[in-house]
Amino acid sequence: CAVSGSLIDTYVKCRRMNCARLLYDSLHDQDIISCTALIIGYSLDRNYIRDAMNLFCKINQTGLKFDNIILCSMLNISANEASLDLGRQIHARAVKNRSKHDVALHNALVDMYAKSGELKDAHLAFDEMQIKNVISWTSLITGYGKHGLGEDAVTLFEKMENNGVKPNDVTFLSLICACSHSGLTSKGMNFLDLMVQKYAIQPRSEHYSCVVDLLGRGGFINEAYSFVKKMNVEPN
RNA sequence: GGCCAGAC
Repeated sequence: CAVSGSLIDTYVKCRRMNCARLLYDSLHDQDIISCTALIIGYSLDRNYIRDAMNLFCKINQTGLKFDNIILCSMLNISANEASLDLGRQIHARAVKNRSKHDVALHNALVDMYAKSGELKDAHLAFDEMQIKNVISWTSLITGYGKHGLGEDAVTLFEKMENNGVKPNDVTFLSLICACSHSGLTSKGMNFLDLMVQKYAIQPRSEHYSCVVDLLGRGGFINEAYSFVKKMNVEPN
């Protein structure tokens, strides 16, 4: 019922996976919601990925219908494990669910393909989306950055702005990291500026780390050093 | 009562 479901969710959020599972196993109505909460909990810890898979297979055998949220959580597991085969299987299920308008699910698809290095498929999933949000754009930018395609990340970011979508702190973090990995030092610095000046986003320590990385990799060690000294957050 | 993006 809803009470045990939310109790499972509470255990999961406190990372008490054993308690969560014990409670789940004791339920007679193991519904899709408590199952999803468990799977999400498992997915947060690499040591529990097998448990997530096993639970998913078990549910699959009972013939219980998968909804978009559980598919979404399985896509995240596929993405983080770079398990493309599983990802494609989940994708097929999602298509069967007629979930064209589910933004979160499609974002998870874009993310899964992007993290797996299947940037063509990621872009395809992205283009197919009827409604996109800042997460859709950021996921793809991150994917390009992660695979050393900084120029593509920058191009996509510009397209994002031209489409009137407002980037956020995560978008800039991904973008600056993308520049860092592709040696686009001055572009990266310009983006930091753009973030602060145009979008009034205050850099967090993650942004600073990224910028130090950007300068360091670009060979600007002294600049990196003076940058650290000027930062208005605690260095870490 | 359960879902999506952040480098090293």
